[in-house]
Amino acid sequence: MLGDTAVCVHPTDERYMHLVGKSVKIPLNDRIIPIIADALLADKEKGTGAVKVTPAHDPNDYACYTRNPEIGVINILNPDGTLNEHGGEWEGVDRLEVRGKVVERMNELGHYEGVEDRVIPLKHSDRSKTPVEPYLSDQWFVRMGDDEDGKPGLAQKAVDAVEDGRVRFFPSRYKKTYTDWLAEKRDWCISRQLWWGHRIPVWSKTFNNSQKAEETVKEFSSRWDDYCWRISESDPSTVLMCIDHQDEDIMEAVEKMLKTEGYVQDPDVLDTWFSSALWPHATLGWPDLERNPPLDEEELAKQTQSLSTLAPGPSTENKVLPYFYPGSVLITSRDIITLWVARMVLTGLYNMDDVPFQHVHVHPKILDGFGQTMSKSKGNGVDPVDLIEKYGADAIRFTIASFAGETQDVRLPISYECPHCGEMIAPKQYKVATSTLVVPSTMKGDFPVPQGAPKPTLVCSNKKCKQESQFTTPLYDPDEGAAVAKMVSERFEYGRNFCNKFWNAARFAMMNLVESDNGAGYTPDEVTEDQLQLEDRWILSRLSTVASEMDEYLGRYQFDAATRAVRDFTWNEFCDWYLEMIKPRLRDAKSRAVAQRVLLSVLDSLIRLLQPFTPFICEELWQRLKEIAPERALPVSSPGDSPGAKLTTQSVADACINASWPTIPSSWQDEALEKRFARLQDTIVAVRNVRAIYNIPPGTSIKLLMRTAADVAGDMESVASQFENLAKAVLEAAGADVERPIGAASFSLGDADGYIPLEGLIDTAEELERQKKKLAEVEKHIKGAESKLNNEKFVNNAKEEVVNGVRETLANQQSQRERIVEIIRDLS
RNA sequence: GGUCGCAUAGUUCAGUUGGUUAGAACGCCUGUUUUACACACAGGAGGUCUCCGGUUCGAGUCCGGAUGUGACCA
Repeated sequence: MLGDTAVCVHPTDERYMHLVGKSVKIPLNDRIIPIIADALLADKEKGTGAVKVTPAHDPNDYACYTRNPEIGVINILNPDGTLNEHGGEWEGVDRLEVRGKVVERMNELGHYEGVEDRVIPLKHSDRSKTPVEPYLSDQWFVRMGDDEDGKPGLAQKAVDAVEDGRVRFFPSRYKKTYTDWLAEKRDWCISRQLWWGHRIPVWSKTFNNSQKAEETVKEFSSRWDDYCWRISESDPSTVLMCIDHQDEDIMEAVEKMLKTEGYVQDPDVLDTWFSSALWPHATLGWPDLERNPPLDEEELAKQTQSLSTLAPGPSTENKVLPYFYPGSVLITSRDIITLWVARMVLTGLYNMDDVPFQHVHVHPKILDGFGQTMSKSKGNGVDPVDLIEKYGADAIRFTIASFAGETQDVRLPISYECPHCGEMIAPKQYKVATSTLVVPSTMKGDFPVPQGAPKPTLVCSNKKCKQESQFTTPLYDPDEGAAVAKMVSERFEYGRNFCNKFWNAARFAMMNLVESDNGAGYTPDEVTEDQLQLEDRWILSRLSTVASEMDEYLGRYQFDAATRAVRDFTWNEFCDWYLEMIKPRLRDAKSRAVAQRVLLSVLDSLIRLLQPFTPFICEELWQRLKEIAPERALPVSSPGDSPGAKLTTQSVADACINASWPTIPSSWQDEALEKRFARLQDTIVAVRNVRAIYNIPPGTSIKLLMRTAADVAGDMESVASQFENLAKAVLEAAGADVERPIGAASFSLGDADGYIPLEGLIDTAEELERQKKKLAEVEKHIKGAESKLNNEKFVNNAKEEVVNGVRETLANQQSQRERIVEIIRDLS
């Protein structure tokens, strides 16, 4: 009320329209203020419909003042929250106290009608939790708008850099966040009233009159023409001076001079984002363009190797800056696209006349299991060090990379780990006062903890344990020496299991690369096409496909897809099929050498592909393999060098981290071969399925007959040993005229039928049931395909290849149906 | 209030320009100490893709709306 400068009503409010233009008196200090009409501020429905206007201490009222500048502004607060001279008798008293006093005084004066409770949005300081008092103050701004002559200003230039593709966002939708915000071109307030930060390099002195100030500017501008001297816009008798010099001695001398002349440095520091915006070039020595950035001796020695092209040692030119600026990619979180990314671009354009980076990759944010941002104050975060101890650094990195897709956020449900038995205890949300915390679901005790009372504990839910422990929470520090339940997330088992799998696969490979009872150690030699077995050609085809997929995904920053591709290949193809299939060859002296060479070649590529995600394991394996095979058969880097050879002998880098990224020839990809291989896999799975259904012990060998066309039969026969190896089934016969034996289990694939004689073991009723189920499935699909093909519109409108695809499927399904029907007839 | 997301199996997530039977991991069920790996292997169950409407021969996918949920900005 003490700072009010008007009373505002709605311009269409009939109750008050006649009062607009008149004045009222503030009873507290007898100040006269006008009654004004403002449609944006006043709301006829709320309260009396008339609202007091306090421009200095309310953003909405300030906006009203800018529309009605004649009402003026009165700032009634001191920086410490007490009232200033406009507070009258309450000058120097804290605002909180004055609020009560004002009500009392109004009552005394007979103007008190009552107090009404009302919920209002009130911002609080994040640090002190005190309500924020809006307050008018002088601040430093950087102008974002265009120049007066219409040339693009800082904001527009930064928008242009993204619009014309000099800077690209991944995922691209974040471009909008950036350009929308910059397009507002709001001036950037860069001053902060804090202790920590770059101090604003502006000095000032207030003279007795403006003439003296002007003379000073003239005189000093010619004497110190490196620096910027100005008359303050808000006070014509104040001189401002901006100091900046990269030479510390000169800086010191200038500061000394300023102090003797009576100049004072601005007490504010720069906005943290202003300082951060300098990062891409300031870290590379800017603004010193004469010398490379300072490095300590040891560091310099290391750097000179990789930076040898940059003329190490003393130089008269900063060569590091042009070498590293602009950078290639900035990886960041979406909540600082405006604060940091935009500021880096516009600052880089201003200082360096170039963008700071070409790509901006915005990664998802990790939320807890309840969908909340992880934060210390909620107590729902995980400590990476705890995770690394529990799961391993590579496992964490691999798992995190597998989260990093194009979505906005990912959930990471956390649990508490009982320090006594390792049991995982689920969390729950828990309300304390106004905040929601995360605590163990089995928490014993309550918050807040009364003085001297025991701290709440986690009670282990494992019936064999039931012990109590303290837990990580923002509400108390654990007692010294107390058992503390760590917060972990079982989702990291994904990465841990994979790392373990990969490690064991490599271990298996190494066991078979050295001399052992199984045969000789690794010998490097080239591998030619005709030495390759079906499984070799298959794994090399798959490797080539996966490597090219990885290139594509990494180029788009789709780390989740990249980890999935390499994991699936490693686990489901390399381990589950390839390693199993070559085991017999590794035991056979005649075929061992070639199998070793192909195996190591694939493993070598795999280690390189996995290096970005599991660097520690990869380096360890690399070093061990280098002992076994410093030279090895690897994909021919430039075809034509060694015609006929698929793999040639090459030496490898000292360390995995220095090894080149694998380039697998795309000509290795063989779709037809992969299809043939898939049929073999399907057959083996079908045989295993029969074994599982009839509970045939793993040691028992079974017979297999395949009825199929001659070419497929030939394929089957050529890999007959693998049926034995992978399904313990002996291929008795394969061909078009194979008959289904009596008392056999059957399975039907797209273009082949399999029969497994199980005399005595077979349960006819159960087998019939199984076949009928399968028939129903096939018929469902046939029906679907038929209804499509009977639909004229589909046949006429759909792409030809789609229609043909459906026809092909239908034909396959129909022939499969026939065969199942046959089997059912035999069984019945 | 404005803008940008998300909603698919019990859970956490894939699903590229609309087009064969919607996939994975974990969990669950059955079996296996098979000499790399039980943090494993083999097999299996589990989804009317949040709801309503539209476009289309055809929608998890495109459009509109609703509901829930998240972020940024005001």
